[in-house]
Amino acid sequence: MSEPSNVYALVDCNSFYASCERVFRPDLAKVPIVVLSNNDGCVIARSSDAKPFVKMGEPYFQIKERLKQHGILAFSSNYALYGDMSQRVMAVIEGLVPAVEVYSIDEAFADLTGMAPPFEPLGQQIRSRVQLYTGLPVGVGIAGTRTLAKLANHAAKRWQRQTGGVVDITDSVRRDKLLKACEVSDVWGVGRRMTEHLIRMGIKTAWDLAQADPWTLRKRFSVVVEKTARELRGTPCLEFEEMTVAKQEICCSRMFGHRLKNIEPIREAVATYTARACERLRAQGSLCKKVRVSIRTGMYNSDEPKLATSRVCQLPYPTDDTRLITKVAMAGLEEVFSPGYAFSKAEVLLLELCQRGEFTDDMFTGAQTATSEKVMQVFDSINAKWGKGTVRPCGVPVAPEWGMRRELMSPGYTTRLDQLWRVK
DNA sequence: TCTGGGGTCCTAGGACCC
DNA sequence: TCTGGGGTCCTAGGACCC
Repeated sequence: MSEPSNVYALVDCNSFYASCERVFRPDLAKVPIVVLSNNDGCVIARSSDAKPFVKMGEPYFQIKERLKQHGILAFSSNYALYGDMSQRVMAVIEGLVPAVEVYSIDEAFADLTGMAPPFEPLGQQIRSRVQLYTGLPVGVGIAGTRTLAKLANHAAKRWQRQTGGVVDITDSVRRDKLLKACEVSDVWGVGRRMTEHLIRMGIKTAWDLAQADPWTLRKRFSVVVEKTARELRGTPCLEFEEMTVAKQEICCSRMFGHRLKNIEPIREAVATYTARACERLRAQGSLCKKVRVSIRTGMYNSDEPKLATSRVCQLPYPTDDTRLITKVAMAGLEEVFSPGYAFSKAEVLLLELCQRGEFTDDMFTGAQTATSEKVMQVFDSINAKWGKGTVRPCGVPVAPEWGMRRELMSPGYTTRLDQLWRVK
């Protein structure tokens, strides 16, 4: 132990989407709420007082009655609001610790290596400052590896009252106590399938997994499980990534508001999703070499014919030009579409992304022109200044007839001037 | 009528090369 | 009697995460 030991904190917002809705509706502090997926499909977030009555992922149309019975309020998801609140939370955390890795919309790892213990007061400070500045409750888990910090965070949420929302297991006695108290399925990286396998091997608790032989786990399953076990023993195996790394693929897919049988509206949808994906491609400064177009019918309705097809299309050269990628995607759609089906969803996936200068120009097929780059820059800067969709390809409708249902949407409290709070 | 969206990493197996 | 072996690259599919 001559090396300075690592210390990580995981900060995680409690019931993030539901909490965001509550921040701007203090009248709902005591009202249980759920947030629905796009298209008002199923439940993706629940306030703690709604959890006993609603499962994660339950279809909204099946539970409407139950919600009413228990006085639970439903919201459509308002990603503009959640994204904005997320940035505020991250900014607060960044102001209190040396380095932050934003892990998801509602979670961040902080690297506390080199800071002096005790860490619990820092955890409490993060908690109270996020609460004060954003109105959102968070939990903090602190430990020597990221997997252990996740588990500590899990404990902070589960025993919120006893722990005050902060759990520090940098001490090995406390760490082992927690490992013994947690089931193996509570461990980050152990999903449903792996839980089944492990239980069959007699590995039931997080402690059992920490004690298992890493080499056996590697041979039997994979290096992923091996790393998880080593992390539980306190050996860091996962890298901390403070920098946001460029995505290797970019996907835009949505269910339609209702089933589509003709190709015309599906063309609009594919054009819309392609444009969105290309914006994200340019935002990270990449080019793409292939685009995949997929369409599918509903999966659950037993009496209608099912179909899910996709086509990977090669682009003539690496590009980020919405016009070219759309053209190729449209040709792909013509190939995968067939009449006689009721399609419910389309997806556009940009593949084989590369950074500029990372590929060799082909003498015969050429490369993206400077004009093309300039056009896209102007395109993006106009939309940045005047709002999304100010300039768009002509195949992209403003208010599509096939757009998603969002009947229970809250206002854009922090992102729309016309929807700000009015204080009387 | 109505069941999300966006990713990552790993492995196995085939093709191909020397 | 005898039927190599090692390496790389690619793709599809599984598992997991939030």
